[in-house]
Amino acid sequence: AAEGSSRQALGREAFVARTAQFVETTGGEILNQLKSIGASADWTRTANTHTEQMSAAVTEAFVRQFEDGLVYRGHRVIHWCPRCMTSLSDEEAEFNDTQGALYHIRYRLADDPSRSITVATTRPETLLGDVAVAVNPTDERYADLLGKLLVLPINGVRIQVIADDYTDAEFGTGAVKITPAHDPNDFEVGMRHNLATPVIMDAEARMNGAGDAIDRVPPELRGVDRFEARERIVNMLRDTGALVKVEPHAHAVRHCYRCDTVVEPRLSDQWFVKMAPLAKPALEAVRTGRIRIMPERWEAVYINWLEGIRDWNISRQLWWGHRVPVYYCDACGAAPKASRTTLTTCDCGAPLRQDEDVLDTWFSSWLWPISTLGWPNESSADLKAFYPGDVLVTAPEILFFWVSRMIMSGFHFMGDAPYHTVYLHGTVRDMQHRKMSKSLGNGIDPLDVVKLYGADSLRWTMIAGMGLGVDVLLDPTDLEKSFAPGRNFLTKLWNIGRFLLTKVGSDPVQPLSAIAPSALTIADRWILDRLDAAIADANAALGPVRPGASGRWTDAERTQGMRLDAYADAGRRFVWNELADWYLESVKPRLSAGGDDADVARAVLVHAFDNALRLLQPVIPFITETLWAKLPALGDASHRGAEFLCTSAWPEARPSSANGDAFELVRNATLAIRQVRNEYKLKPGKFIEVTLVPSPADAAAAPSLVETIGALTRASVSLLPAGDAQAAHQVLPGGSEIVIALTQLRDELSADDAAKEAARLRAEIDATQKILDGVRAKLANESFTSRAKPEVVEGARAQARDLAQKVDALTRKVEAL
RNA sequence: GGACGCGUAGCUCAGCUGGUUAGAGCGCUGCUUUCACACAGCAGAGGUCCGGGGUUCGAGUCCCUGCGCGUCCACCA
Repeated sequence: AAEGSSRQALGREAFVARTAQFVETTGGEILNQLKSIGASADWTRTANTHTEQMSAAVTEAFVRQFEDGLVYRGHRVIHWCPRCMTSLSDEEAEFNDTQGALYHIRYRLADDPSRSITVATTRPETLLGDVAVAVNPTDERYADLLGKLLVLPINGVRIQVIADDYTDAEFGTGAVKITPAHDPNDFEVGMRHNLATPVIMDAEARMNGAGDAIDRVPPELRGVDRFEARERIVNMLRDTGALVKVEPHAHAVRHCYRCDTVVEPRLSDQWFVKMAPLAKPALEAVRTGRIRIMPERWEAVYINWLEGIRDWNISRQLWWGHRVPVYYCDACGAAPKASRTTLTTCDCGAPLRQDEDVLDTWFSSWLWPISTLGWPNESSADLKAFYPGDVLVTAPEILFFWVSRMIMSGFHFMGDAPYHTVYLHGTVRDMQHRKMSKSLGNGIDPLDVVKLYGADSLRWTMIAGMGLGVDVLLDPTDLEKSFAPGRNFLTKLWNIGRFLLTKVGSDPVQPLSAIAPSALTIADRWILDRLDAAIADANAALGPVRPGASGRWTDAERTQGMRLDAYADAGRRFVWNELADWYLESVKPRLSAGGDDADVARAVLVHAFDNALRLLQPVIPFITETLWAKLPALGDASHRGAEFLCTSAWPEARPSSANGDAFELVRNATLAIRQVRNEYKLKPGKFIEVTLVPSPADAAAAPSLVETIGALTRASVSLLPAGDAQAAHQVLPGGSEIVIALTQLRDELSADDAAKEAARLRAEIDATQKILDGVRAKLANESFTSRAKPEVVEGARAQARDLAQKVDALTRKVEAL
């Protein structure tokens, strides 16, 4: 249309050629986008449904089902788009809630104009095609009118009053006008009562009778568009007094999913697929766990749809698509023939004519999992190797169009499901939760994002923000807001890499396995523990990848995993909050000191970073691969085990984890000292003396940790067995205490500040005491101590101890002030 | 009309089978350009977990109900 042309102007052949050209160009763009964002596929195996091989598969499927009686020709009322000039399947005709009107129209009796029946309709223009008025058989109001003739207003056609269960006595007037050619339900009623099917609209939905029915359309209305006709007919009814009333009426109206035109029900001949036999195994597959759909709630939607499934209209009055492989002989009237090869001549010698229609695009798509692997050639090596596949990742809106039909075709043609998991992801929307679209101008071109923030930032933002079945909200007017956090994380990762490069360089580093466990410090053991935890968290988030040996998901398994957000978060937490914030900072003095311990630290550092890169590679393949390549010191060749990070092994937790819990003392002490420094507004450069009073539990580890604590806090940390009343006092979660002589802090404080500080501390004591009272009350409750899990009770006890110590310490501190 | 989902910090969201003082990112406040990183670091502020009932020793988490959003399905003309 943009080129000032149309398919009719081009003609069938030229139109198909022009469309093929468009597909080629657009398809290439999509492939480029996918490659730009790092989609990792075998690009030598791209496929499209219009290649010869794929087309042969489509024809084969059609012919086979035609021969089995699953594909049949049906004469009925289908959804018709008057703009696209084609029929639509049920799924392609989408409901939109529309504010319309219910028109009450009086039809008078032919033999007694004083009597009448009033019908209610939302589409008064169709009355020209009415053949009956139906009432409910039990409706006594109309009992004496059954069989009588009514006169249609406007065209004066005589129609009968019939009884049919379809009519609901409660709705409207209890009398329904029956227009078999223009309403699917009326068509059913018409069939039951053997009624005529006059067609009063043409393919473009203009008032026009087909054949004899032309007489039903008054000359002044012929060729008038349906909506214009509605208005004019309503006026005519009003003028003649036939219009009883008009009331507002909200109802759902079907619209064409391509162009949003109001769908016109149309009587025509179409090809259908009988769905009930196909639906059966597809239903069983989900019910028995052969296939799981995630999020789980979509399983109910899927089952509901399949249980009520209706036959699939697969013919389209379009040109672009696979042509229906059916041939007709106009001469001898032989039955239509479906054929795998092009037929030209009938047995009777006359030329054969191929069906003009093409197949629904989904009729080729539903074969995708098998046709791309060589079906119908069942000895195809690809089919044997790759069918069935594992996971289908797609959007929920094509669950019916595509997903369920692929499952049906998989069972029908291959005897098995095409995949064991259907993952339905969220949709990218703008901040007003609107879908991104060209017409709204609220879209984001992924290539723009790649240019500004990098492909990994885009991937990170999508994956880390992708809760199971949750939409991702992005702001098209503020890319920074959406993509900076991802970009910042990547920068962080990059800078860790730079740090390693300066501290490790290209020197060979021993693999962790070569380090004696006894040489590992508490910090080393801690970060290795955290790494194990991150790997475990990531594995748990991703969940079981395949069903167990039975090939079916258990009820427990089918809801587990596929939490990409939790997986990404596990990686981010480890890299940023554990590796960078704590381990890396604590290890700096050791690296500068050199010697054997520096080698140990390097080995641990390299091991942790290497595993972090492996863990995150699927999310951010570009930066992780680059860092891996730049850091040859990430273990020796045998340690790496692969040429590329993307082909290296998924990280595994170490068989025996050493306990690094003691490192918590470093973290807690550091946090406490920093808090004091901030509280007393010490200059960052100011060096202070700190005393650590370790609890019995921390006593053993404390001597080896004071140096690290000092380095992290610009303090000289010494150990003391007892507290000092004249000090800023902090109680750590493990029971150890931090003491800092007030003489170091006082000169920064005015008397006024001290008073304020004391008041603040009193408030903190009160708050802490309140919590403590609550915990104590809980512990005093026998129902709690006897019924709650032991670890919960133990946790509460520990909490009470910590809180009590904290209150004590705070009290001493405030007294000192 | 039927079914389902959501409503947690200013914003976007995590919170598994009910159990420590409810978390993250962004934003906000204060301090800091310390030799990986200011796309950063450190310390903070900020929440009646939509309202109302109920179950329980204990509820953001379970049940009922109201309100507000959203999705899917549907032949009431």
